Amino acid sequence: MSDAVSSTFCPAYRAIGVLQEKWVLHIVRALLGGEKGFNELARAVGGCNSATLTQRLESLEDLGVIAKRTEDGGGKLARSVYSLTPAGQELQTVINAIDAWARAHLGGTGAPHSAG
Amino acid sequence: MSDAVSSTFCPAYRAIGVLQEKWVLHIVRALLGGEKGFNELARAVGGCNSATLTQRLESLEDLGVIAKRTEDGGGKLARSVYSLTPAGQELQTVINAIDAWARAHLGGTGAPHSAG
DNA sequence: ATCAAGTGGTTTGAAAAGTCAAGCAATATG
DNA sequence: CATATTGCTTGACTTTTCAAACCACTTGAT
Repeated sequence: MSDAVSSTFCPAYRAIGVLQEKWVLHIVRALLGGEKGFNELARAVGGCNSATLTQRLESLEDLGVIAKRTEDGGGKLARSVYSLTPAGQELQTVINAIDAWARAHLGGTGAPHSAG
Repeated sequence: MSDAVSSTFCPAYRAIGVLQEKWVLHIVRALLGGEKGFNELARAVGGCNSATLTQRLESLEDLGVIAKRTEDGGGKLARSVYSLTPAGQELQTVINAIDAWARAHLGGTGAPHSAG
C-alpha cells in the first residue's frame, strides 16, 4: 500500500486540513454573525493581522466557503464585504459542536484546569 | 470594553484556539478509531513528524483530551499507548460535523475517490 | 488646505511554529 | 554484529505568522 491510511482521500481529512489553518474557524465564526468589512472582521476575529487575514480570506473564497462583494456605496467608498456562502453557513454545525464541547469541557470560568 | 472582543473569555473561542493547532484534529480523529502507540498513531495521522506529534500529544494530555498509558507488556517492550479521555471522545461530535460538512461540500472536489 | 480618523489592503524584517533527517536506548530476529 | 521495531529527543532548516509602517482614498472638523 502506498498510503498508510486511505483517510488521505477522505473528505473529512481534507476538511480538517482546511479548518485547522490558523484563524479559519475564528473567521467563519465571526462571519456567522453576519457579513462584515475587512477591518470590521479583523476586529471581530480579534488578534489576526491584516496580512494573514487577507491570505485566509483568499483561501476561503477560493474554497467556496466565503464570498467577497464590493459594495459601491453609490460612488462613495468602495467597501469590501465578506460573507458566508451557503457552504460556509453550513459550517455552523461544526461551530455549534465545538461550542457545545467547549462549554462542557473547557468551562466558562476563568480557571482552565478543572477536571472536577 | 478594553478588549476588542469579549469572545476571548468565551469557551468556544478557546476551544477553537486548541483545535486549530496543526494536527490536533487529525490526532483526535485517529484516536477515535481506538488507542494507538506512538509510531502507530504517527502513521494513522499521516504526515506528522515525531517532534510535532510529541508536542501535540503533551498539549492534548495537559488539556485532558487524551491519556497516555505505558503498557508494560509483561517484561517486553514498554509501549506507550495514547487514548482519548471521555472529554476527548466527545470531540466525536465535532469530527462528525466536520465529516458531514466535508461530504456535502468537499466530497466531489478534487479527489475522484469517495468511500462513502 | 490641514488635521484627525476610518476604509481596504500591501510590504517588510523578525520571531514563532512546524518539518526533516538523524540519533539514542531497548528488545527481538537472524 | 546487522537489521528492524518501539518511543522519543535533538539540531538544522523551512514555512507561517506577526507587528508595524505605509499607500490610496473618503469623511468630518477647522
